[in-house]
Amino acid sequence: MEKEDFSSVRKKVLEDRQYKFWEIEPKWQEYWNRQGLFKIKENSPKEKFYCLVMFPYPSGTLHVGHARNYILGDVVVRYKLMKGCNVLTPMGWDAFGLPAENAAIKEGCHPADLTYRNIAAMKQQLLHWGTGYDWDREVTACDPEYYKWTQWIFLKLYQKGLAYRKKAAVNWCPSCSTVLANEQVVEGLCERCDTPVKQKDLEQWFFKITDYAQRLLDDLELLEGWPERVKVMQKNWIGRSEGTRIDFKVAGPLPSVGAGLTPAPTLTCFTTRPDTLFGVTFMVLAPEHPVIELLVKDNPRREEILSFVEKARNESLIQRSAAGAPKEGVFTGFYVINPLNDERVPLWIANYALMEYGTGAVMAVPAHDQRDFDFARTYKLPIKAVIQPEGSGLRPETMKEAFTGDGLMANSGPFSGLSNRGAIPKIIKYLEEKKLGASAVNYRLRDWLISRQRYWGAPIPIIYCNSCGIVPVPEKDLPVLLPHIERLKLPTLSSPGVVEESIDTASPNLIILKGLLKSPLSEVKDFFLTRCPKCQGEARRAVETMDTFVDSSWYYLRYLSPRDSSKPFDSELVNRWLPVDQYIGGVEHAILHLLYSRFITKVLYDMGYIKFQEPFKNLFTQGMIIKDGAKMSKSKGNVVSPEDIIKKYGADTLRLYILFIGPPEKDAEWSDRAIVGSYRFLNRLWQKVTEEAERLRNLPSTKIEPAQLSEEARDLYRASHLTIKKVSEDIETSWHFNTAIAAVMELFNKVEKFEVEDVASLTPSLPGAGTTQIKFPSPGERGKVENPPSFGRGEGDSPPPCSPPSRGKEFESGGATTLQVLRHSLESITLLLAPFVPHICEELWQLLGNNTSLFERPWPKYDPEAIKVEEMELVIQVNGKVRGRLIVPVDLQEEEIKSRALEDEKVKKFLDGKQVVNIILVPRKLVNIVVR
RNA sequence: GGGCGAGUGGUGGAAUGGCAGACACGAGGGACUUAAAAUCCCUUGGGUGAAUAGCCCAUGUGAGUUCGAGUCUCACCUCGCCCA
Repeated sequence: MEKEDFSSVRKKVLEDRQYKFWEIEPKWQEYWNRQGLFKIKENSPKEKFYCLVMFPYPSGTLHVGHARNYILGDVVVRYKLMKGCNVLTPMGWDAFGLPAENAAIKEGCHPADLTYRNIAAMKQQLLHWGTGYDWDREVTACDPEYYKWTQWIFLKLYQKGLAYRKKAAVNWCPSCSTVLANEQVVEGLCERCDTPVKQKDLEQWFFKITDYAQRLLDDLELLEGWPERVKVMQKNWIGRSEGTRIDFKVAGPLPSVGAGLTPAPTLTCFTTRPDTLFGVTFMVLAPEHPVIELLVKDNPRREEILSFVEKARNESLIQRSAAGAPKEGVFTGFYVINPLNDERVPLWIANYALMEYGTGAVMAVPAHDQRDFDFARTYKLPIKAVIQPEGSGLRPETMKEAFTGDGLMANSGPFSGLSNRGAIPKIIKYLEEKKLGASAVNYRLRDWLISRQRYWGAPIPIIYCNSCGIVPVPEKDLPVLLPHIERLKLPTLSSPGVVEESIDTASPNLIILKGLLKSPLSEVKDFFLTRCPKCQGEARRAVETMDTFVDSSWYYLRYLSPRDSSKPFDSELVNRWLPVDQYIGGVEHAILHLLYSRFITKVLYDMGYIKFQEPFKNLFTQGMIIKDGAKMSKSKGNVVSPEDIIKKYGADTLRLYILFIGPPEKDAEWSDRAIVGSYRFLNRLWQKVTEEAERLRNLPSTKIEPAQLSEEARDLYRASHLTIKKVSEDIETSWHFNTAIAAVMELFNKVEKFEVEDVASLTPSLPGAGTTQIKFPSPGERGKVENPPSFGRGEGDSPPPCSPPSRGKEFESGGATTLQVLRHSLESITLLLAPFVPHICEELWQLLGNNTSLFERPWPKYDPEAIKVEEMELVIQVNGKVRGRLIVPVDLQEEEIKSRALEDEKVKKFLDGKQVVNIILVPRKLVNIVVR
């Protein structure tokens, strides 16, 4: 043969063995789809498993950080399928929200266009990753068929008195030009855009989540399948503290506008330290406190007070509450009476008092509270020590900081001399008897502010009628549709504060956002002008939309009956399938989304719609993927696109690398370079299986007897079973897929070293072996193997019933047994990797002669017999340092092991001239000889 | 300031209180190639050795418990998150 001819034939053979992921992956994705692999089986006796990944916000494209979330979910889904579960795996879109609206304004298009475009693109991404969902159940939060029921939820809460409107000091983000829930303000900044949040008094809609504070706290105990830190975060957020409510009367009547006097108001404080009540030397009010309005009437200091209030309220909350921040305040000119000793103390307004916590009025005890102390020093207010630490006397004039520890009470009237802890119940009892206060529980949790002054959300289904007041939209009139508009536009930047013409008359569907306190919907007359459902009189609709967290607080219920136009969810189905068996998402939702969902679930439970009180039984929060030291984001420009990786290496490589990168609950640093390792591994596996497939496919399936195997074969067979054990345990107990994959790699490294060519020498006890040889198939034969397999609906049980023993006679020998071990290893590897890299595994599974989908196969079990060993290696230590090794039969007596250890040549020299004081034997591990 | 988590080779990371560094990336050397890529083989924590013989040192720092500590306890340092 000419040299040139040879190399071209060789090249062709190699080419045909190529790992063609670009052909394999779409083929299997289509196959799973056609087979309905990810559809639930109705009336199946199989155990149900609801696996839910947090539905994405359609921001445009998903990066590898998102991919981690969905791939983790997919691993669970596929593993559970192989474990024989009836798996529900839905997907949808958290499609309402500010970013889409802002992007639409920027691009001059409609948020819906943008959103649906993004959804289409992201859906393609998910399909390419091979992540399996039942797409028939897809829900989209901005679809009227969905938000109709979000509005229904609102109405139910309204019915129960859990949705209400009030005027309140609320968080206002000037950049997003909307109000924000407390949960969306992070360190005084808007969660979305990091703009400092300001306080505004506005009429807003709230959900009364505080009514559920105690239950949300108590039921955390039930959530055994949640990460501890998420529960701690929720606990902190709810922030229960036990203390005392104490009433302070403002001294003297207040001047009133016009004739007469207004009776002096009472100010209620909440404190966790009633034992310090005798140390109160002044009181401070939060700048937002409603009583201030009353106090400034006819007040000579009015100007000074109001300008301070204005200034303080424009400070960010983080600034105001930071421990070391400057404490500022203004005297109101009024005094309050300490109910315990009738002392008159001055009433101040201070920046560090927050309306957010307690009652917004703080009894200030500078001697025993650091912030009160700082304030007192700044304004030269008196300090009175009433708790004395053991052994030393506090003197206010020399104190450098507040004393917050325990001690004995002093200057405290009848309570002096008692321990402060012991005095607390006595003081509470005294206050209760005099009706001046009571023990009380305070929660940090505030009611959930749900109205948003933006367009792209579900309109609040409420009508304001001049004669009937607030009227809920009747259920039959749902959904309240968002009015159609062409596009949104911001006011020109040159005149940010100026209110523009409300409607561009030339184009009535163009909405101009004023950047002020009005919703875009207040510009659309067709929308808000309506009739009152009660009296048919003229009325106006609420022009706010709902926080998108309302949309996502119930979507897991909708997945069970996504197309049902008669009700939001099917109670019977929901009760059968929920709670969610496994919820997977980012830890950034530890508070917001998860708390709201728990709240809504409890409300629906109370109303009898569902029979479970917690929506998510098990929660897994995956770590972020970090690139260049930062979380991936468009703005940082460090986004890694999964598409680029798939183009180059395929989806299975992407999946394998993401799973291999580290334990999934921890953050992981992305490396563009390291990914080739995953690709190389899949390639090697592919090469090995295609190389061996021909002679493995038609092997008869007889049970492998470890005792009859050659040593090498037995080692490999044992390693396979140990790997099955290890991978199963890693998946079941810890989700440490990285170590599971490493274990499979180790096994495969062994398989590659395992030689079967010279069969006879491996199985000397069995004559007649040795006829097996590696046969390289011609390209033509190879083609047959790679043809798409026919997918018979076999029972999925081993062995494949229809494998014709065409060459069977040759294999009924020791060689065949050895080959069976090889096949067992390769099949095990294929099955164990299936949840991680499903496409290549399906293909390899077919190449190995199977004709049903892998996912109809049961997850492999290890054979305890196969992993048994006759000999083991023990480490010999002297004083804890490894000095030698010992190979002994597993059942060797303790005494014999010890004496053999002492006999060991290497060990002996460390015992020379020393006295053996103890020998510790750890079964199957080591012997430690302690010498002196 | 409080609570929780983390700190291990050049890198990502492994190690029910029992051989520290599995598995992988990178690097170095070699094979194949006209050459490169790809692939394959070998080496790879540091020190000292001719040595893949030994020995010594090494899991943020310092103590402690233990026959034995990356792992448990205490203190400290650094980073991350949550709450102030």
